[in-house]
Amino acid sequence: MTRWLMKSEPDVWSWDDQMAKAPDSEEWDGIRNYQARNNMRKMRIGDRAFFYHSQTEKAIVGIVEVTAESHPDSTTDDDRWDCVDVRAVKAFPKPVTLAECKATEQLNDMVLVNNSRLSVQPVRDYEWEIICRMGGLKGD
DNA sequence: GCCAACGTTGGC
DNA sequence: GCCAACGTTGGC
Repeated sequence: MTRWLMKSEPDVWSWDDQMAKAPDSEEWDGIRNYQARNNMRKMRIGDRAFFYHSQTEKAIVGIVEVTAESHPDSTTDDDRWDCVDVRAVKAFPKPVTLAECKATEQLNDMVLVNNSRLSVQPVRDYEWEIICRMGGLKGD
């Protein structure tokens, strides 16, 4: 299973919105970037991803699970753009902020830290576990 | 609100 | 296929 991180602007689609939907899924639509799309195409059912709030909060706030693999994005007619479906799994007892990630030496290679503009990105297993622990979850 | 970093577009 | 111009994202 591969681990991921997906960014959302809370004004557009927030963790609360995602939780309110659970246990149902929602399309992760609106991605208009090839690298991000290519990462979504690699996602498989059951893969898990951190849900990150960009801009205002800049913190990892929850975990979602992929429930449908890459399919056409229903918000556009442009057939270049795909999306996956995700459902909320659990919230972090304590959100892990970008500042904390930057301050943690073992996370210096995270894509989140080094490429602030990529909105769908892979997370290494050890990074996943460190962040789960920082946020009060036991690597799940 | 500014700006750096990055992606995309289009002229040549 | 290069590169300048432009647009967007997201941290600060």
